[in-house]
Amino acid sequence: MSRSFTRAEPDARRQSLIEAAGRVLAERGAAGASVRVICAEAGVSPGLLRHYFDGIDALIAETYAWTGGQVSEALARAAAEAGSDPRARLLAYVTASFRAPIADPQLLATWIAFWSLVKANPDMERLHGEIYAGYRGEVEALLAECGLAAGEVRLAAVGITALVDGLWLELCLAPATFTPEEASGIAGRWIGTLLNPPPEGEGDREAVEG
Amino acid sequence: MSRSFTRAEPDARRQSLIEAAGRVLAERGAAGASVRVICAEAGVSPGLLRHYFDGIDALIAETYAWTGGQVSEALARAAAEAGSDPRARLLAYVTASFRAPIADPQLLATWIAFWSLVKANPDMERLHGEIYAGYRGEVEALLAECGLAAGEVRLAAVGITALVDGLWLELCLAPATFTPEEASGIAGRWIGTLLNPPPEGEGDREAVEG
DNA sequence: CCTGTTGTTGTACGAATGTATAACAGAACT
DNA sequence: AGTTCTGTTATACATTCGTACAACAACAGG
Repeated sequence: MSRSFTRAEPDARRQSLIEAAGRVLAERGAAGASVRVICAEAGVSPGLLRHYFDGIDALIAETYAWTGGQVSEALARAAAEAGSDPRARLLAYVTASFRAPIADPQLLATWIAFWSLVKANPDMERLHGEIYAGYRGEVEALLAECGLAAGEVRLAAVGITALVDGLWLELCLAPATFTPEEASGIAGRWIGTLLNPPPEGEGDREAVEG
Repeated sequence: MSRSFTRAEPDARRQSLIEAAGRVLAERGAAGASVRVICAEAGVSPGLLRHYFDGIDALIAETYAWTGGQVSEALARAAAEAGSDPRARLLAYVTASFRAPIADPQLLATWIAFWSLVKANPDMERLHGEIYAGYRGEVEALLAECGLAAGEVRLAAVGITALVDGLWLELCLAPATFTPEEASGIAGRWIGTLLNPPPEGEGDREAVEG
């Protein structure tokens, strides 16, 4: 039993544990993310987890925050690379969800693991609210750049994030159902609809209220 | 320790275990759905589970099938009650997801628990594919009734199910974000868009292909 | 009433879980 | 070189997990 080891910079060790937790969640889901497995993935003894975190729940929560930040950065980067045209920026931001690294069955597995803990852990619930509010707020800002009337921005952002979430979900769960290009086309059409004035007093108005 | 008990009809006992599993999944999530908890919920000894099922995984899978059937029936009922107008039937089918008993945080919790097992269990993966294909097939049939061109039915159904899924997800996770009526309005507008001929060669065409 | 079948129970077992803790080893400082 | 601090390891503990199994009790048929 060799008890040799190398000491690491505290922040680096913390981060390596977070990223190890992310890999384990992606590959084995929430059920397989135990203290021992995560620490083995990080190449570290099980006891060390409690030295850096209050417990495994706290580590999972920090992993959620970190993963959410990674996703947020990737989307923001896509919008930034799209140039200055507001509509192109919005479309780039949205369709980035249908390409790597966002459209990834392992990322969905990780996300599902987070969702499954939201109800059980108040910290996770608060975190989830923050992450999602940030995501929707970004879409609202892009919609405002496109010149959408202020009164319509909120609901339009709700509609866009919902459609993108649904497409992303299906794209990860059953990739054979449709292609990322088809998803982008659908999202583009939806955005085009929302940026035009909504129909008023038309024949299908009553259906909307049913 | 009274060892008295009452013997039940085999099918009824099976069903009571399935429904107990459903309640436990809804209230405690996947992590809390253990053999002992489920059997206690069913008012039965832990050993009985293996008498009716190959193991807890098999019970969870059957619970998935049963819950999926319940949802499917509720949606079909909503469409049937909407009368004979094709568009009204489609809207009723879709907006039923935003009202009880579909829009229910506990149902989402159950569904998340199923999702979290899809990757781990091949039976669950197959089951999930079947359930979801049935759901989308229903939307395709309703779209065809509305007179949508056959070549556009598939993608339109993808878009509708994705938007509904996303709205349903947010409605369950964070009910304060928007109301069921707003969700119905968004879905109605999206359906109105999809039932009209798609834009061709417009200014925003290039964005769809980005 | 008695007897066979089997649905049902209670308990036991090995494995895995999260956490606690004493002993050890690496690094920095003198 | 010696000393101190603490990051790190290895192990132990109580609990919970899914499952296995022998004993029991309810019901049916004689």
